[in-house]
Amino acid sequence: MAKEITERSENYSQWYNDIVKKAGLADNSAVRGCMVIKPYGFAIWEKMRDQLDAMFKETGHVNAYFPLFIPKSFLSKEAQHVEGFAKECAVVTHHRLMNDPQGNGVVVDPTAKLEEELIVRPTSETIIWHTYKDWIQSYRDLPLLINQWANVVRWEMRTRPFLRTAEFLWQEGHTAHATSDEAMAEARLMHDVYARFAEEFMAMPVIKGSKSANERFAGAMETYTIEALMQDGKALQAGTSHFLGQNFARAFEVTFMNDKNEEEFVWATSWGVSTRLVGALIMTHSDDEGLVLPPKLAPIQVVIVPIPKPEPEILSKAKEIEKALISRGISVKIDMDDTKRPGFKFAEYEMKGIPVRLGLGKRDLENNVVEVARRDTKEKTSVSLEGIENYVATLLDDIQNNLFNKAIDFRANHTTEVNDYETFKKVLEEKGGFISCHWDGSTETELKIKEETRATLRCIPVDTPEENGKCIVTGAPSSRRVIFAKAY
RNA sequence: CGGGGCGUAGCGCAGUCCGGUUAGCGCACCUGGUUUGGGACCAGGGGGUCGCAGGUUCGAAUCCUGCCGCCCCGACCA
Repeated sequence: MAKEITERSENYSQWYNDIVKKAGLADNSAVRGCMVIKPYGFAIWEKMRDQLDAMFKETGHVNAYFPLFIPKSFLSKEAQHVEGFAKECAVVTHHRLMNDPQGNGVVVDPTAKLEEELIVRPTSETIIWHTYKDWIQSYRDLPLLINQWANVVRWEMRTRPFLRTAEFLWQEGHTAHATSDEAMAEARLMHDVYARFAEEFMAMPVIKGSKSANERFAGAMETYTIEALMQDGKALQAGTSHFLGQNFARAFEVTFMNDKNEEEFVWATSWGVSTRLVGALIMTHSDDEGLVLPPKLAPIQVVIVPIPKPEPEILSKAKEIEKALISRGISVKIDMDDTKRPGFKFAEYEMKGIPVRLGLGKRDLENNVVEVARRDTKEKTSVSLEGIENYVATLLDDIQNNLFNKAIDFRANHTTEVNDYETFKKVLEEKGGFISCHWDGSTETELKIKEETRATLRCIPVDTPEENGKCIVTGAPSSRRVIFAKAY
């Protein structure tokens, strides 16, 4: 599968857009760059959201909600933040409409101009730190571990469904700590949470690493990232966790009294993942037949298709099976539609990526079996109805593991160690994927590579062993390999 | 903002070069019948400001001018 997609990577966008559309995940909207997330696409996001939310709570976080609008002046307070951000933003300038005196519908009421413009949040650090100032006085108020689920707007020039949209849904955690060490530990903890979520639930292997100074979040001292590899050989940044040092605390004057009665600035982190993960999920597992969903995130894990139609006898058996599956915590849909033929339904559920399909007809009833079809391998087997719930439960686990292993293999086959710049360029052009190489640590070299090859420094992996080598460009000494790739 | 492509029924498209019946095809939709274990078939039917505006012409989906919108590749991007 992966091979075929790589071979026609020029049409990769087409393939991706088709799946988004045909699986019923999202539509373009009337507003350029914004998408309508359809019920099925949103159901996948909800599964992700619920799981992540549970993981955040397990690690001691609580949810809150902060305003959509940010006074423009807030964005001027943190110099680096302003430098790296604040450009592609939607700005609210007026607060009232009026009937057009010329009779052309409604127009902006010029008398309703805001004294200070409001920015539709591209991220919420500033308004949250403005609020935290009032919430934090003592070390006893710390740590403050808050997350919010929200929408943000970034006026991107070029958009793609889920991967980059002008408005997107995400969560952003913003925490405050008494010490640098504690904040750093928090940033690393959430980095781990994201990596665990990606691998265990999305079945998507990720490289955990830190960003170079150049790629770091504006205002952060350290940015941790999880980088995934898509089937067309391009990298996707799937989540980030930032150690913000005391930058935002200084900008918003957030201080606390420590246990020695000394005033200090608090230490901060922020971390987020977005609906981009839905795009990552699509691009990691899908094939020519459509979407492939890992069972742990599939809104419907098993669909029962009565063959040829939902007749009473078949239906009552289907309901028995449904009950047995539900008892094992498996989500099931019985297809009650009697206007479509089985073949049509098979194709449709494959397009939608439903992990397991049970085909149930008279022939099966006579033999007390059911036809089990798995989406990942397209294999079909006739299975006894005796203990079917256990069979399916095991199968769902198998599928989850198989998808992860396939993705691991793909990544292994598309990760190349190179030791000179010529090979680097050649591999990038002919094969794509992750390129592991030595780099001298300078922004200058990083930018040179980006300019000449369009590959970016994805991350400096945290788990790789030290290894002495020479920078592929300058020949300067390097103590560990880093990951370059073309990226989304 | 550059480079390329496209705009014709709900969706996907042909027709445009070379102007000429009543603008066509597939899917979907409606009616009837036969079907039903991998996207059914037959018959009948409904649905169109040919992106918008202007021009040329006896006559424009087709030629000319201007505008608008969408898609892809870049620039941009946590």
